[in-house]
Amino acid sequence: MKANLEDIAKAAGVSKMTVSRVLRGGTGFSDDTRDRVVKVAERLGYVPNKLAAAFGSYQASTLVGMCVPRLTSGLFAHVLDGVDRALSRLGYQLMIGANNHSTEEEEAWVRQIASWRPAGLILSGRNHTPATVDLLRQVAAPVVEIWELTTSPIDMSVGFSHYDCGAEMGQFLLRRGRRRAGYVGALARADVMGQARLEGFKAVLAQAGHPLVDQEVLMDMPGFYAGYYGLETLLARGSDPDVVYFHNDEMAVGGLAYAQAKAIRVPEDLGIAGWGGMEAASILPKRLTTTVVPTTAIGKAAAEALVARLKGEPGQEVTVVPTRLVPGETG
Amino acid sequence: MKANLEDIAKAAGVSKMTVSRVLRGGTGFSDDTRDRVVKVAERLGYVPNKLAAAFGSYQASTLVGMCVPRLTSGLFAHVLDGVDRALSRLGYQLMIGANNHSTEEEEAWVRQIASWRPAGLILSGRNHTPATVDLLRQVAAPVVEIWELTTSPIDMSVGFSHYDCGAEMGQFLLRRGRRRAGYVGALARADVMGQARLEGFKAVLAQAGHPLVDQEVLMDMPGFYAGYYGLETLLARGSDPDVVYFHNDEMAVGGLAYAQAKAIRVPEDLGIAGWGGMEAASILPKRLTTTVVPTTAIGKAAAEALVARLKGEPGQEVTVVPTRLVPGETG
DNA sequence: CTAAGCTACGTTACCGGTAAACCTGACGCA
DNA sequence: TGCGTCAGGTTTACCGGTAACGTAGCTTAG
Repeated sequence: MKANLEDIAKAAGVSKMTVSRVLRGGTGFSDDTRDRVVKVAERLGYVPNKLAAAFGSYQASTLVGMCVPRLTSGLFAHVLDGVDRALSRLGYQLMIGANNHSTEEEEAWVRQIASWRPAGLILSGRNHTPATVDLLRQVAAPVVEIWELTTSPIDMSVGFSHYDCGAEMGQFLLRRGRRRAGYVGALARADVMGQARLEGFKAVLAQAGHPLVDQEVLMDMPGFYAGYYGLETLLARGSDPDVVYFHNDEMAVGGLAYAQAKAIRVPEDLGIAGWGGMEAASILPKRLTTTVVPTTAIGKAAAEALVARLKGEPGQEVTVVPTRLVPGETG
Repeated sequence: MKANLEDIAKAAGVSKMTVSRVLRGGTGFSDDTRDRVVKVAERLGYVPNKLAAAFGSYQASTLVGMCVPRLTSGLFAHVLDGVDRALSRLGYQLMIGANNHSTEEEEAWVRQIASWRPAGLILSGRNHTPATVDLLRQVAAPVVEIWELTTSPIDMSVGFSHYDCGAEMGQFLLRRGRRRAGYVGALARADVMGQARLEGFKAVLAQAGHPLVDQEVLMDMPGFYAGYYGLETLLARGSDPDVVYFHNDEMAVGGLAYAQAKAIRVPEDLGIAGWGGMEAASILPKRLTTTVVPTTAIGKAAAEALVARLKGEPGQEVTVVPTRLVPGETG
């Protein structure tokens, strides 16, 4: 890089500090000086050095870190997009990472990102290792926990209740006359949030006197094939469900494919419900019964809460974003 | 942050420089000294300051910037994932951005990222504004252009030829006996690469004496609905194609849905071909005829080319990753 | 026996910003 | 006339690392 503040200062006949103030849009200089400085900066092709700025003064960092479970998740891609749009518009940069649903990997990521002294952090989920919490305290930057709602966040939280999602779907399926519900999930050990949906679902069913008849949780990625084979396994056991709630839409679509392959009529013989609102599910001939999650809105809200805090405004501690149960034609 | 190198140095009874050398795994200290320093660093909960390191010495940056067209693209999510896995394993951090298929937005992003003095950059596509190229020269960091192959990259390139993808699909459809091919695309102005596929497709058809009978390019996002309505528009014009090549899989699936709605038999009455290898297309009853792009491999190759260059190894200038035409049952 | 070389450090000088304190002349005002 | 105030600056002192170079003490080749 050729030019720095010093070079501009010399060429404009002022001090480095004045250049700094002008370029950051501060006060304490005449219009004449500003014009001169700006012109020289442009002429020299000045590229600011955020490294130096952030290093010299911790207030000056515009770096935000965000960690998601998987970068290939369609849902989180939209959250990421919401965050990125909001942040880049406000002049912040986004450093990302993936934790593969592991709090240990999250800790490793936080350790890395902490060494960049970020202005703020966005984490997915509310489960963290003690060491992570400790690191976050040391970083002393605003933290937003997204996706799963916490009533007692480390700092701030934006999300919804997975338990309520499951409960709401349970109520809906009961209203539609379903009495023998089953569940097919995946990756139970790692994905705490899917577990929470199952809990809510089960609780409502039990309370209504029609408890879950069977569940199949595969130790596998929650995708199309897990849904396909999960439903196959469930039905093979003879528990004879009249509706199956899936971990997510991708698995539900896999279940639908299995039903079609075996000439099981949906929704007459078997109801199928998913979760998440996968875009691609729109390609199905029948609209999937599911819960739509406002992914982009979550990202936007998280970014805005973070920036509000950075600007010294109080900032919402807990933001609840509403999910929406979409009835569809499969449930 | 409480502890810095100085604190560790004092507590261990050595100089700051020795601590720096120990923690970076260098040489020039005894085993005894190393053990003492490492122990003290751990006890004090030392968190390194990459900001200071990168600022003090430009060789020390482990920051890589990556710009994709859209963060919500399933294909690029996998590229991103491939890059992130490869980089984080090697101790690098990833800063991301989206350019919305606009070279101007890309320029704005490069300008932002340049101020962080990144160790390397990954850009999508080979079209850049002159100012972008200028900035890249100033940053003087390795640059990898991915996705669309360039024979004359700014620095390095990893990708495949969109023109060849289109040409290969053209040849395939001709072999299957198609003689009246149409094309449905979207966002022609912004998406140069889709355009390249169309060119390759057209060239092969024309050469075989069965030129493209009609094309419909919507000024819209290339998604399910664009495919649906695009095919409707095309067919309404009466050009009577026996196969339609779509901009990508999502649009092809939309086209399939239209065909199904209008009781057009696929592939008997009309062939349908897509591009990109969308995961979700696996939920279709018939496998889509398409070209699968090795997204994760592209990301991995790009990251590895970058790191090789950073380590002083020569690094592949141009890496061609092979795409794979998947016949399917719709073409 | 001595010069050269090696090991294991220590010293110094930056990198390019920003905060905070300080300066200075012009002006208003009692 | 003297003093406070304000605009419009300048000066100084860091931030926490790393590169380059210096050096004491020991080893070893010639």
